[in-house]
This record gives sequence, structure tokens and C-alpha cells, in this order.
Amino acid sequence: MAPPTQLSDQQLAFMRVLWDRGEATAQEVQTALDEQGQGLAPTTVATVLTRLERKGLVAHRRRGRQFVYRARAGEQEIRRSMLARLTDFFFGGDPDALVSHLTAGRGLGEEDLEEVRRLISEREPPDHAPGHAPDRASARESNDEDGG
Amino acid sequence: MAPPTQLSDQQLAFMRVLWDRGEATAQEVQTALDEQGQGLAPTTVATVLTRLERKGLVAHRRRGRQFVYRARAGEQEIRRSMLARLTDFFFGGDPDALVSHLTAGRGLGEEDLEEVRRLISEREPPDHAPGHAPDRASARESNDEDGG
DNA sequence: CATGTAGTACTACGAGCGTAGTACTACATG
DNA sequence: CATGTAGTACTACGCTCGTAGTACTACATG
Repeated sequence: MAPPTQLSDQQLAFMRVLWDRGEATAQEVQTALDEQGQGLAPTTVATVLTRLERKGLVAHRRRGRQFVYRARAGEQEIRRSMLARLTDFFFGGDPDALVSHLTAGRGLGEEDLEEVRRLISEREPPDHAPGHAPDRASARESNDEDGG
Repeated sequence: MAPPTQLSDQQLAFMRVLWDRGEATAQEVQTALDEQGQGLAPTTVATVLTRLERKGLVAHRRRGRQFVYRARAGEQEIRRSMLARLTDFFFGGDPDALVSHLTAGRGLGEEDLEEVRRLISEREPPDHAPGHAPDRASARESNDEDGG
């Protein structure tokens, strides 16, 4: 599972609506996006949803003549794989850089940084492969949180 | 500045080569990618480089009949904007989730998590807009690290 | 059953990507 | 200058994306 989940901003926006609502008809998705400044034609929304479905990211069931869509891929899952791609690429083998990156510009001082760095570094297993993303991040953790 | 820097894996791989070497001819890039299992035809490499150049991400100068390419966009810059897109989308307004994500699967215990969370949360400015990415992350930090 | 309407399915079209072939250029060599 | 060769420029093709129009279907209504 967990295909080369490389989603565009728009696709993510669609997924977000479904994640937030659990379920949504094409119309509801359209309305939701509309409120975010994404004015799309109804057919466009349908097209995108169909494509997402073809990729296995969403599924639908009928309700009357409407399709009710739901996300098949969880937010955590997508998030994980998308971020894993980048972190593996940019910080593969160098968790230090990742910490620095995250804290840069957030006003964290050197001490804080040091703390965070320590916390992560000392646990980070050295099974990195700085190159194209391996799927080490996609298969072994089912213990995502999001709730606490 | 900082265009909607949304690079594919391959484009990143190309950039990586240039970042690592400072400069490289198309041939050198090809060789480098070849060693990473990316067997590409010379013309393919040239095409990709040309396209990257058109996007302003790389530049070239002549050396004899060859083109010597160099990255115009720094690794930090690209990294920042690419990660900003995702973090803004997934964690916009919720630094907690970001911390959780980063530490999930790394074996960090709840205490550690708490610590990291505290460090970031207490500094995180509330200027988030959980929606499409604002460019709050792209303009104001020049203090990236990468060196230590 | 005829008509309107909501909603999905199919088709389209331009842009960018991944990939690469062919054409052209410039230099080494005789 | 003719030829070979390395290297870039142009062209191409299939795919996905963003966007949406048109066609078809099914249901409410008279």
C-alpha cells in the first residue's frame, strides 16, 4: 500500500475537505472549496474526485443520485508519506538538519534547539539512505497520533 | 522570488547533484544519477536541465562546447519552500501535530514528546491560516543553517 | 408520458513531466 | 575541406493535472 503519494495542492485541498467532514458529496466539496477561494465548476470538482478515486485515495457510495465521497487514505498516512519523501530527501541521514530547519525562524533559541536536537538525534536509527526515498517510513509505523 | 517551488523527485535529484558538486556538466549529472540507479539517456538529462533552467532553478555557462550547470536556487531555499507547503497545509495552526508527526515512530516517549511540544508551542506565533499556504515561511528567514 | 433539473460520465485542451529520438553545431583529425 | 564525434537544440509522445463543456441519466412534477 501507500502508493507514491505525491499530491498537488488542489488534491490535498480536496482530501482535506473529506478528512474534515468524513463524507461529502461533490456539491459539498465544491461549496467548501468555494469558501476557501477555490471557485471551481461542478464538473471540475467531479473530475478531480473521479481521478482521486482512480488513484484509490477516495471512494464513493451512492445516495440517491448523488455520490457521497469519503477519503480512503487517512490524513496521517498521506502526511507521513509526503513528509517522508521530503525529509528523506533533504534530511536523510541528518536529523540534525531537520530539527534546525523546523525551528529556524520560529524564534527558538540555541538552547531550545539543542534540546530538540538531542531528543530526536539520540533515538534516530541510522538506517537512512540519502537518495531517492525508500519506503522505510511508510510501512512500519501504524502508531500515528493526531489525537494525542 | 521563491516561485511555487514544487519539484518532482527527479528534479530534486538533479538539483541535489548540482548542490553537492557546485557545478556539473550534463554528462556529470548523468553519471551521478546513473550511480543512483537513474539510468537516463544523455538527451533526457539535457532536457531536464533545460527545463530547470527555464524555471530559473539552474543556470549554465559555457565551457568549450559543454554547458556547465549550477544551481541558482539554494538547497535551503527549496527545502524551506517545499516543506513550508506541507507543514502549512498539514500543521497550519497546529504545531502540536507537527511535533507528534516528527517524533512518531522514532521511539520517543511521551515525556520527550511533551518537551519538544513545549519548546515549539510556546514560541509558535499564531499567524497561521489553515488553508492554502501563505508565504509566511518563505520571506523572513535567512538564517538557515546547513553548516552546523 | 413530457419537461425541467440535478448530477454523473465522457471528452477536451493546454501545460508540465518523464523520456528520448533526430537534427544541427562545433571541434579534433587527417 | 571531409569525416567522426561530442554535445546542445528541437521535436515528440504518452501521462497527469487543472479546468470545464457537453452528453446522458434519473428523479420530481404536472
